Amino acid sequence: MPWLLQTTQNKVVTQICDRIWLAVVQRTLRPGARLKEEDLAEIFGVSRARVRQALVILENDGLVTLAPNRGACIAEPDIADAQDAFSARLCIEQRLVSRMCRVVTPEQVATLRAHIARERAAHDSGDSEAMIRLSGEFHMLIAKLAKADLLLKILRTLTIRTSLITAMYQPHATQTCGPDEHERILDAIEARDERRASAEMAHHMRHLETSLRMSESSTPVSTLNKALKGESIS
Amino acid sequence: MPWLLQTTQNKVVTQICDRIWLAVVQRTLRPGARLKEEDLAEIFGVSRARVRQALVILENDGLVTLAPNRGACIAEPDIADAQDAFSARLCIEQRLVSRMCRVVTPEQVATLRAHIARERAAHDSGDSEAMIRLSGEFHMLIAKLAKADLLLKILRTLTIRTSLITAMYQPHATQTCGPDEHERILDAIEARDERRASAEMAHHMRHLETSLRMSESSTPVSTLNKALKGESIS
DNA sequence: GTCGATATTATTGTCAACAATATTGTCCAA
DNA sequence: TTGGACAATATTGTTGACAATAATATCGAC
Repeated sequence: MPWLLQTTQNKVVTQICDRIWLAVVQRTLRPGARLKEEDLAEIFGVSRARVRQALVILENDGLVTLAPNRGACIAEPDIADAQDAFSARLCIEQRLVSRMCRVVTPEQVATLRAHIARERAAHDSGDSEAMIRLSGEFHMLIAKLAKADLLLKILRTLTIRTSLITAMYQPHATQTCGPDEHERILDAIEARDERRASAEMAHHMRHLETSLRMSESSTPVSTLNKALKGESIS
Repeated sequence: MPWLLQTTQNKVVTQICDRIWLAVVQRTLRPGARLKEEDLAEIFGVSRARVRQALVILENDGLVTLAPNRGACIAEPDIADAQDAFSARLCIEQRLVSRMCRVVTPEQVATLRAHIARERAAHDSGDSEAMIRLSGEFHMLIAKLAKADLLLKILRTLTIRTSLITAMYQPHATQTCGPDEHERILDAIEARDERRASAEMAHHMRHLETSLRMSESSTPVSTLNKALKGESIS
């Protein structure tokens, strides 16, 4: 039951967004895949208008691209987009952990530790979908506990972007960074050491980003325009 | 011709968003004002469906609140919201000016100076609407020139929020901070001095925020729930 | 056989009517 | 007179049909 995509919108629309996002994370929906409104409407048992609303929201979040009169596709962020997304996330998250260092309570630390335990369980059992999802939720949980609503809202969309990127550029999802780095961030927060927390977060983001770039060449050729660009038939 | 609200959506919808935002900035639409779909549809000469799309976008941007079955109102950010918004903006904008220091060209400096000149003209002629608008556009122009698309997108929605807050909490719009601070930021950028640019930006944001808090008591009592809270009739 | 124009199909964009819900006003009883 | 229940109204939410547009297929000319 992912609570990642909670907009202020209608509940049904939110669920549609969630389902689509989930499908992307678990690689059922590949980047570049077309999303026909009527199909989605039938699948979810709703009217096309609802689907359309969901697509508008998802476009705003960067998960789908929406071309006029041409419909919706799962977005295909390139390496530059990935860098932008991680850069923006770092910017937001450093501020968040700094704030968290100042306001954190023991109960909140416990909550976060429990979350990391769940991450570890998913990691050990090799559930890549849960790993990506829980990893994103850890960061948003910090924002939530820091009571930074606006930053949470921003972080939510950024996390959707990076989730897509992760699902796209980590071929086998084997090497998702484990919960260790999260633990180190949390340790710094618990020690109320802003500098260290900020540094650990920077390290974490850099790790995520570079681990992607390394596998850039081995990105699954899911999309035609990317895969077949410049291919000339002899 | 405000280009503030350029979503990837339909052009007509974008225009509707723009007009509503403009009306808020020039205080024609007060916070808390109800936005009846049918009225808007008639005013703009479009169907209700279009209006609805615009409202969804504006809600996402924090300019209107959208309650189920109860319609849309111009949002009423409180002081905490204002702090959040300025805090988030500072976070983003410090990163932006730092980046700008590294990549700026003389032509870009000239572009920014020209913009400041326009701000000064508006300031001198006392055009408060143009001042609020141009002031916001200065910051986004930096993002645009820095080629930071994602940060620009985020900054856009944050600027909409702070514009609303400014229009709401500066009673007579007399004391909007002039273009001087923008000029100092630009000077630092031109000198490629990241530290100073970042500090000037922080100063700028703090100035904006405190100038609002000072006039908090004199905020126009536009909304009932805020104005009449705890008032018991004898 | 290939290229270009045209016809066909499929898909999205738009709209207006209808249903569901909340708000307001009215009436009656205590 | 006041309070609550009920009816009337106003407004939003939803749907399905229709129009506009882009993608595809067909056909003819070279």
